[in-house]
Amino acid sequence: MRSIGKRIELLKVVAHPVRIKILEELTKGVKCVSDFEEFLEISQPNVSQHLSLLRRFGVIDYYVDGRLRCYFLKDPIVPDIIKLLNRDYYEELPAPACCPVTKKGKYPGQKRR
Amino acid sequence: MRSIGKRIELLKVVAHPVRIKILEELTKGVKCVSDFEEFLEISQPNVSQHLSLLRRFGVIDYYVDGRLRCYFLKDPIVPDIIKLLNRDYYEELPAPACCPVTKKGKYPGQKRR
DNA sequence: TAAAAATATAATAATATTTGAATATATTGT
DNA sequence: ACAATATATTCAAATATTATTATATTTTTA
Repeated sequence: MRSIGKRIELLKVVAHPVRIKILEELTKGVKCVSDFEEFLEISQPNVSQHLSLLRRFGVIDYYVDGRLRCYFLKDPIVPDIIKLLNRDYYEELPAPACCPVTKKGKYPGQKRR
Repeated sequence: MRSIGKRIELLKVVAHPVRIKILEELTKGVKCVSDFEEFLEISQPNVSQHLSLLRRFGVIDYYVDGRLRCYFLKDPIVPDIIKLLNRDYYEELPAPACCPVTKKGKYPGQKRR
């Protein structure tokens, strides 16, 4: 069971536009590096770097097939993060329950200008 | 409705140990800056900096009570992110379904050494 | 066995994030 | 009006992240 610190690190590693695209693609199935090169519009070394970062954090793993590397998802939190990212939220959170809530002050005072 | 880019930015802003602590605290109720100072072990200006970053991204907001600022959660994705972070995962994802899945290669080959 | 293909690694440069220190602002109480 | 309190802002230094370029490694194929 991962520490809270590790979980936050993981979240940070995942929170990058290219890496999210990679992971979304991997939720659909196995992909090799050149598959990614096609639809991400970045250089091959950059793809490799993102993949290797994700691997270093245990997010993904791969099988070797000749000169190909077939990457796949490993960390079970990933599909949940992706679902969360695609969920739509229409309303702000409701204002907190009223009056002296903080230790020193009372809520609500004036709305910030 | 937020673009996917904005959602990822949001995730990145949230993925920081101090800011997660702030947000976890705010899920329990309204807090003012000096409340945070007590249990985060960082300087007052640094608390303010994190709060102001979170505010800039619309994650939190505040009411003014005299010289206090009573902060509260605003973005509805936050409680879901926190739940996700605290969820326990015991198993790795199952290996993907077998054989020719990538465009060019076959999966699985040899497991990486 | 040499060339080509697929991918990785290393070094660097550009940029962004984080913190700390000093200072500023606003509000209350005297 | 002045001092004290609560908080914010600004600037700079330290550090981390990202992308680019060049090069290396591994495997297959000719």
